[in-house]
Amino acid sequence: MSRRSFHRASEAERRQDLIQATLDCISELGLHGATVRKIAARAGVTPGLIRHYFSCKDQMMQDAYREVMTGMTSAVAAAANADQPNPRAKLHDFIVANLSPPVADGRTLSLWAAFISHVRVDPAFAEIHLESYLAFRSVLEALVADVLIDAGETPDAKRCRELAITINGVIDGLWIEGTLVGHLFSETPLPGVAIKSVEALLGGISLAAKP
Amino acid sequence: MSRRSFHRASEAERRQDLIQATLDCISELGLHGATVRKIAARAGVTPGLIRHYFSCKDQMMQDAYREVMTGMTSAVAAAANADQPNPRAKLHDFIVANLSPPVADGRTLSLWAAFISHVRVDPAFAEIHLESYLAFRSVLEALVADVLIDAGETPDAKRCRELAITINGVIDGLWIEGTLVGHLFSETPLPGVAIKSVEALLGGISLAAKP
DNA sequence: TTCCTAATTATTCAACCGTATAATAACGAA
DNA sequence: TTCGTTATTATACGGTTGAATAATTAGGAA
Repeated sequence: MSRRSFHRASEAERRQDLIQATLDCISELGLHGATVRKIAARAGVTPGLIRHYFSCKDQMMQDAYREVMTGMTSAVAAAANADQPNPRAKLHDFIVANLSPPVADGRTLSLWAAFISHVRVDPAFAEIHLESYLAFRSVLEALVADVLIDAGETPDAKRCRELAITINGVIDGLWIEGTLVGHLFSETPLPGVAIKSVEALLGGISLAAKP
Repeated sequence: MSRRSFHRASEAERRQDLIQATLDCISELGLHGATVRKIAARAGVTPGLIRHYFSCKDQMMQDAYREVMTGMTSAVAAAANADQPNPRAKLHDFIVANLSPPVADGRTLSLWAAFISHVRVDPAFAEIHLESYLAFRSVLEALVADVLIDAGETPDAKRCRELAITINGVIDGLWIEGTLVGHLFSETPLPGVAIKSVEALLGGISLAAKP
C-alpha cells in the first residue's frame, strides 16, 4: 500500500490553487455543489489539505469572494489607465472593460451572484461586499470628476458621487443583462449602448477620443 | 405514542406555503442552509410531505424561482397601471415601484441572486430566467413606446427595444445598489436618481405629470 | 353514521457533509 | 549525505442530507 505521491507547493500558489478550485466549483456546480471534497479534487489534492490552509470552509469562501471582487475592480481600473491620458478615453475604456470579458463573463457573474446571495446571511460577506463596492465606486468617481473638469465644468463632490452612483447602476445592470442574455442582442453590442447612455447622463459630453 | 395532529390543506395553499417556506429559508439561511428539513419545519409540516407535492427538491426550487419573478414583474406592472392614464406617469410609477419595497428589498434581492447563480448550473433555471426577463422587458418596452408617442415621436421598434434594454439596465443596477448599500445614500433617494437618469436617456422627456 | 381515499406523519437508508487526528513523504538545512 | 520540519495524505467520526417506504389519520362521500 503506497501513498499517493505529491508536490510540495509554496503557500501562496497552493492557496491560489485552492481558491481557484473553489471558484470553479461554485460556478459549475453551484453553492451547494461546491463541497470540500469536490474542491479538493478539482485542485488535485486531498480534502484534509484545505484545513491546513484555511481555518474552515467558510474562511476559504470569503477569501474566494474577496479574490473575485478585487480581480474585477483591478481589471477595469487597469483598462482605464492603460493607454490614454485623455480623461474621456479613460472613462470610455473603463466602461467597455466592464462589459467585455473577462469581467462580462458567465462564470464571473455566477460567482458574484452566489456571493451576493450570502451578504444577508453572513456579516463577513456583507463587509467584503461593502469594501469592494466602495473601492469600485471611488475609482469611478475619480474618472467622472476628471471627465467633468476636462469638459470645462467645476463639479462639486455631490454631483460626482451622484453621477458615479448612477453610472455604476448602468454598468451593473447592463453587465448582468449582457452576460445572462447577451445572445439576445448580439446585433446591439452593449458597450456601445452603455457609452451612449453615460454620455446622456453626463449631459451630452462625448466619450470618444478628442478630435 | 400518539401521532402529531395535522390539518389537511388544499393543494393550492399547501404548495404556496411550502414555496414561501422555501423562499424564507433561502433568504435567511442561504442556498446550502435551505434543506428539505428546515423548509418543512418552517412550513410546519414534516419533510416527507414535500415529496408529496414536488417530484424532488429541485422542482420545488424552480417553482419558487418562478414565483419570485412573476411576483416582481406583476407588482411593478400593476403599479404602472394603477392610477394614471398618462403614459409618462405610468413609466414614472413603474420605475419608482422597481426601486421601492417590496421589490427593492433585501429578501427579494437575496432570492434573485441565489437563483441567478444557478442559471449556469441548471438549464431549467436558465429557462425561467429567460422567460421572466422577456416578460419584464416587454412590459417596459410598451411603456417606453407610449411615452415616446406621447412626446410626439414616431418611434420604430428598434429604438424602443434599445431604450428598454438600457432602462432595464439602469433599473436593475440601481435596484441592486439601493438594496445592498441603500443606507449609504439615504440622502439621495434612488427613485429620484432613476427618474432623472431615464429622462436623460429619453433625450430630455420629462416623466413628471403633465402640466 | 360508516367507509374510502389520500394527505400527512413516522421511520429508515445509503450517501455525503465538514472536521479532526494520525501517519508519511517531500524537501531544505546542516 | 543525514536529519528535522511540515506540507500532504489517509483514515475515521458524528451529524446531516435528499429520498423512499410504511403506517396512520383527517375529512369528504355515501
